[in-house]
Amino acid sequence: MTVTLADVAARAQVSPATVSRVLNGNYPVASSTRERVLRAVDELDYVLNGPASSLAAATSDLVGILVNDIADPFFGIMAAAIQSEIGGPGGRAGGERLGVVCNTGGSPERELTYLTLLQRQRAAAVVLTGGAIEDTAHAGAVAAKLRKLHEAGTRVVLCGRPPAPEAPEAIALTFDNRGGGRQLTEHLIGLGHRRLGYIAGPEERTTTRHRLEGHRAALDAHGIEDDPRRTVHGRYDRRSGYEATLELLRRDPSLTAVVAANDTVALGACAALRDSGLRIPGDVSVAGFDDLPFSIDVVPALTTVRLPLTEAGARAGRIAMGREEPPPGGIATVRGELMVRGSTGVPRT
Amino acid sequence: MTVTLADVAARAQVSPATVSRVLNGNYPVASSTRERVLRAVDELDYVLNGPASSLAAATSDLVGILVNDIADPFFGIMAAAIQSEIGGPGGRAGGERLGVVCNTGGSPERELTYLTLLQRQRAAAVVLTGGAIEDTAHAGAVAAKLRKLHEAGTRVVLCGRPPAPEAPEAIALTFDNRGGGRQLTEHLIGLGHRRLGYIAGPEERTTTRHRLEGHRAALDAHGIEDDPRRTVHGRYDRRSGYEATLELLRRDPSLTAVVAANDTVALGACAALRDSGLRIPGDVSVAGFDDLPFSIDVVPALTTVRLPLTEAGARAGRIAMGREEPPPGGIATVRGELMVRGSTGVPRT
DNA sequence: TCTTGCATAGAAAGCGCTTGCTGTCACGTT
DNA sequence: AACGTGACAGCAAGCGCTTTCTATGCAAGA
Repeated sequence: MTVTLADVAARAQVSPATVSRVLNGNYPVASSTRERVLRAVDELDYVLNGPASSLAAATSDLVGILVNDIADPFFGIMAAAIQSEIGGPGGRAGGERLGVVCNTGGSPERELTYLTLLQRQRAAAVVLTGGAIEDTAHAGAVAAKLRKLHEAGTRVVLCGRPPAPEAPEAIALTFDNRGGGRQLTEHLIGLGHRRLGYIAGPEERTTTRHRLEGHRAALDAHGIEDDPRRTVHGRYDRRSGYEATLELLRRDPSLTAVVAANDTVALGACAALRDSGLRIPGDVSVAGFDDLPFSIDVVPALTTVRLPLTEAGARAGRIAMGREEPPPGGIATVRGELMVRGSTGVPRT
Repeated sequence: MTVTLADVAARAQVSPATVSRVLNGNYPVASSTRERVLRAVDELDYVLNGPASSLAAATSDLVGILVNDIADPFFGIMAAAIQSEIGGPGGRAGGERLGVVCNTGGSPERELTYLTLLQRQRAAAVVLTGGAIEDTAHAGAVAAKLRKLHEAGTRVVLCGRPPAPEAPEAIALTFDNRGGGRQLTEHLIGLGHRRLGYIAGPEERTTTRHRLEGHRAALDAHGIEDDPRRTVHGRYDRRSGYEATLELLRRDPSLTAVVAANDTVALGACAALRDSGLRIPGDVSVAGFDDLPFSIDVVPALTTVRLPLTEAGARAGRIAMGREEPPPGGIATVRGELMVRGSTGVPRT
């Protein structure tokens, strides 16, 4: 059988209550007693029963981190930052929480199921990362869940995700995707580009929509007509960028620039351009978004919008742990920074 | 207050026992009763109390996935694959498990603490990914924990990690890092290279050691002296690859090839070479390891050893869930495949 | 008609911990 | 000398579920 609190108590010649208090350190215990208890814990190699503890205390040390795609560094980096602040092992004393990363794969159902699972576990906090899905029914369902979680005492934080009007309790750290998208396109327009292709992410995603809106706002501000044929939607992966670029090129071979939904997509775009015999940026400029670590290393280095993923994640983690004040109004906008590098240049003449 | 089983029972006019049985579906319940119960569950918006359930049933639906660095796609890809098989939401019926990814950051203490945390939660299974740390004391401590976990009924699987002799219960899916490393270096030797630099990962890591051993075996097999000055150790990141390459170049400017510990490091190596005015592969060939998604997109595309991360992860996940037979002897070796691409060529004359 | 047996439902005993409340003892106060 | 007053420690009542064991009802077999 496994060792229980009672066993430790017996060995240390104290009551179970005292052992519990030593372990939780939330009640005065004479140091001699404490020592005796700790020795017994050690000798018996006792490990607290988490479920029992959670049940009795009506709290748990689980913190859920929902990501759309754990294999994507965009989420990996944020998750790492969040987890580092969750404390978990190595964190500051006491708050030993288990930061658990849940991979929704971008599926609404999985997102909901994970939320239920976390609710079931009475999670201490939940952090949702990345763009939300723009489906009224689903958004409503998620908002309802978030509200329930909040009511049950779970702290809810959105990181890199727009605020949910129906769940105002959720603290939101939102990326300024619109502003970033606009900056990027204005940079290209400033270089002289007039025929820009845009590879958008999956439809029905807030991130996709906002970045695209920024792009269009820039075009509009400069009196450039937004030909819908110059926009293609796809997934947030390299393959999709490759195919979308070929498609854009087919539709309009005179393009001088391609703006991608993110860096990974931009990578695919670069590959497609090269395979089509076009030089970057000599023939076509390429821009990405996010500034993932590899973006500076590709050749030519990618012009992109740097999002402070680590900083935002860390902040979200701290807020989730109640170690930092939420922003006023529960909403903060995190801006990106335009990184001009080698993949963009003046258009060919 | 939150809704409890008893509330549902009252509403459905049955006993709590019956509700529990309906929910778990492990006992015959008349279909009319079942329906009544399910309706009540729905109407009350009841969510099972996980801790209570785990306590009573002495089992939990948590599955731990330990990774060294969640921000590194190497681990992200494996974690995604494992989680997809854990079932979690979207998985096959019934087994709704919570696959939790724990980021150790490569720290031995955190690894141990996470294992304790998972033990505390009475995890259903634990999957450890990536290379182990070669410290006798730590390895022993981990092995002891794994044995304890196993005794407590937790399934233990190692994925991309060498078997632990002290914890033979743990199923191991090991990458053939040695063989891959050897293949890679033999490829370069075959091209005519004789002065190869090697950027190894952190010391005291099995992955590092095995890849390096493969490299040396290849050198040895071809009668090439292994000058220790041609090997530099560093972290598994781009920066480290950049610096190590400059160091290698300083030590021996006549190098014609650089073999990196992994693709990310290789990326940094490429950058350093370019910044030093050297062409790839014209002046210096570069090879990586892992074949991460971006490796085919960098210019020139990286010669590397492809590791079937997704397949291995999926298999580990299935084994952890008891849905696939463990390999005979509890150990399986997963081979890599040499991918020859543009970053390697004949040495300059 | 009286068992037997099966299918189903309920009663109740925990699972291992936390915590409010109740002592107990040793001091410092009046 | 009687009496607060802290500082500790223990009792015992749950926390919300699972599961064993025990009814109960009813159809079928003897």
